[in-house]
Amino acid sequence: MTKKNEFGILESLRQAGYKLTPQRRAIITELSSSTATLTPTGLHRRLSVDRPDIGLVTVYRTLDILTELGLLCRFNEGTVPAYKLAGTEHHHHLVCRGCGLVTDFSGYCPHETATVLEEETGFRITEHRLEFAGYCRQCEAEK
Amino acid sequence: MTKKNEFGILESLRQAGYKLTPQRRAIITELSSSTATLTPTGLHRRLSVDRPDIGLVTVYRTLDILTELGLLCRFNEGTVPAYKLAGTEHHHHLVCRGCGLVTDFSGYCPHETATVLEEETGFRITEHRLEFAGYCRQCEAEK
DNA sequence: TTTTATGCAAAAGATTTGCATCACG
DNA sequence: CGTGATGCAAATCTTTTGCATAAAA
Repeated sequence: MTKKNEFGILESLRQAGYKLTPQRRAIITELSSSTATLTPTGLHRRLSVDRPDIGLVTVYRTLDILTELGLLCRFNEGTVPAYKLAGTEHHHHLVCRGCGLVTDFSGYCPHETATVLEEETGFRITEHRLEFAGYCRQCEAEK
Repeated sequence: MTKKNEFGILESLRQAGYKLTPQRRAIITELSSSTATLTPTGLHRRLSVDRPDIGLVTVYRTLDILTELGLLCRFNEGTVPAYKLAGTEHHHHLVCRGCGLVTDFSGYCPHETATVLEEETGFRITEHRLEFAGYCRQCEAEK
């Protein structure tokens, strides 16, 4: 579960030619401080506590940039997108239906299954997603 | 790849106490005639060709009911939901990034992985999703 | 100084809700 | 007939866009 930290993200942004504005720094800091996924609106709400000057539009734009650069991983929370910092290695997710906590794990890749399916279906498979969901220890205890 | 047909769906609806209105019949027929997923708006657009009298609201409400009854499988198409008739057995999906075709497949369930993860993480795992995506034979040829 | 980023306001979509009317069973 | 279903219009939300201003580098 290797993960680029806050500074790595800022560095990547800068290297890609984007300016390091205070807004972007704040957004990245907020993303870094959360293990769960954040929706654009939710992230903006959090930021607004300390930085009521940051516009929702800027949040959207920054999330787009970070995703485009592969620094964020995008999930779906119902009909709304939710993001978290992307790990640097290929991995899958274990999501808690209670608190939204997302735990990464590596290995257990269904490569063989992909190969079999390619033969059976004629598809060329370019991506896979293996996701588990349930309740984390804490949420399970609180039920 | 067992799938409830149009009549099975109507029967389930009726048994659940819902009325079989012409609108609902039309919506179900349309869903039955598509192998790819359909968004609410897209489905409504299609219906409108022959049945311009069916309101978008009714489409939304019917999709909600069918999903609630487990008769539809809901996917995300970007930020918008997309539906297709649900098969009756547990299965996974192979999605074409070109045309949206969704092919079901059974087997290859990652049960062992789930068990291992439960031990490693303390989660109680209640769901899993294994999804492959790529390009179907036809889309691959057309590129 | 130059170019990019920001915030606001407005636009564009998608989805939901209130309500009067309609029609399945 | 009576209750649930429909369609319309309006309300909500989320996301995008145009544009004048601000501020990184």
